[in-house]
Amino acid sequence: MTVRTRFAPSPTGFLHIGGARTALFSWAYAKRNQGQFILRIEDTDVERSTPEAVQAILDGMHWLGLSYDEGPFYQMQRMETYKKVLKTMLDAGTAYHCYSSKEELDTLRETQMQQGAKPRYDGKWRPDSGKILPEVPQNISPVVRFKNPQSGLVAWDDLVKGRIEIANAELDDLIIARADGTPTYNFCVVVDDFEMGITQVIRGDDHVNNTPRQINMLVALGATIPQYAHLSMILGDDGQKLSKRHGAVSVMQYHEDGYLKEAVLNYLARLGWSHGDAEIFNMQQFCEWFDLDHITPSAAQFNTEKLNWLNAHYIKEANLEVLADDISARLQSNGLQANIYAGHGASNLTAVPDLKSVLNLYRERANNLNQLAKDVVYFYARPQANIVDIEKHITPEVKPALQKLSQQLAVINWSAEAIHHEINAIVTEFGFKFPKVAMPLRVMLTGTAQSPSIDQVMAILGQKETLARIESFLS
RNA sequence: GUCCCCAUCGUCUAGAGGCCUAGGACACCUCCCUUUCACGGAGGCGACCGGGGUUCGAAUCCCCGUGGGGACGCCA
Repeated sequence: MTVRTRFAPSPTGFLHIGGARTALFSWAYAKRNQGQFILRIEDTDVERSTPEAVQAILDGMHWLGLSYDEGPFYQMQRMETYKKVLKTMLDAGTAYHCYSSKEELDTLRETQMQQGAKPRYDGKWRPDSGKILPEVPQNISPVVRFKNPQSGLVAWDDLVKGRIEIANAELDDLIIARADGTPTYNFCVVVDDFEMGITQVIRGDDHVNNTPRQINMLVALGATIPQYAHLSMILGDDGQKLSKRHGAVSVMQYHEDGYLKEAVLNYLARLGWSHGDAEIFNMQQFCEWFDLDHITPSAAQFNTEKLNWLNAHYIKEANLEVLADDISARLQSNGLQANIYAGHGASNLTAVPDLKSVLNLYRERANNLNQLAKDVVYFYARPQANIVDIEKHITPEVKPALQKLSQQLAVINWSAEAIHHEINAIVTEFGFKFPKVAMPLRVMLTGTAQSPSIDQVMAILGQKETLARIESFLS
């Protein structure tokens, strides 16, 4: 049987890190088994579902490259199907109408809670054989409830948590269609997973408690039961639960915050899953390795430091062309693009080194794309305002050496080696240590005291621009 | 409250009864490299929640505690 997995988010917000991992695992499992991955939007909660959220989810998946083979299917567009199944169940007696009002149910729940009991439906309208039902009230549209078995055990072998058993006595008759006729979550999931031929349901473990109900319904429909894999949750960096008001952010936020998707993907893959000692691997490798046997059943805490480490790795590995495009976009959206060309007064546009070679030099030290973009801006524009401790570096003592160096640099063949040689000559001549000359150069040329090797910086900056920048400080 | 789930370094994890003196990675510390900051390299610190069993032998299996989490909606 071909493997068919699905990701079924409800469009009530963006795609957060937990959802992204669930999607990633479902996707990888399908890929690993040459199966299909299906995207299904669970939008039956009309109140909270929004088209913006749908788009946000689609955007997130697109950024991460989690492509689906079928879908997106929208549950709101499948009403006819649900109604049909609903009618079948009503006719078969596996579902029934319930006229209890919300208020009635609320008080019932309250009383039960107070008595320390598990809140549950009391079965008032459940049509058991030999039971006389209350008279049907007028002007009340009923909800539909599933007639859950009252005895026995529901059990399944969870692919990550192992065998789970729950007594039917713990379950009550859940509402599968609202008073207005729209079906509810647990029912739609069952119908869809069945009709879409889902073979493995990979989802968050907040659904463990829904599983026995869903299995019962599947059984009532004569469906084959899929396998279930319940993933534990992802905790925030501080070990706290992620929620809207605490730490939960869109995966797209990681893009904005300067992370490469490769880093996010690799990080997420290792969060709750492992393959021996493997830490760094691409998605192709992941899809070959991925299995459900090596998923941790316990919750995992998000660790930004490790994400940063992976990000640094992938920035170094990135295709230069792609990296340059990304950085360009960041500069543009931050209004920094202009700075590159504004440059220093003496700059000449055609002499400006191309972004790729600058990035190639600077990316070695970066673990974040936004930071890298900033470094690049400094390199090109060298904003005077940001130069720190200028007097500390360009002391009266070194100034003559710098002047002499400037003259020498003007007449050499421009290369990192030649520049390095020239600096060494000056250093020796004046009896300085290398940093004594290198540091002021660094500050003059890049505006900061931290930069790649100064000779390499000069080499790509170009002779003309280098000399111009030095001159502007010495005159 | 009831039911369900979980428990190895600070964090992510390896671990399927002897391969464990518990391995790797991030972080941290030290040293090396060095032209600053990084990168890189070499070391170091650091964990089986507690108690009972089972067994010749338990991180691993069982039970009981403890701690954490989840679920109990006409939300998904």
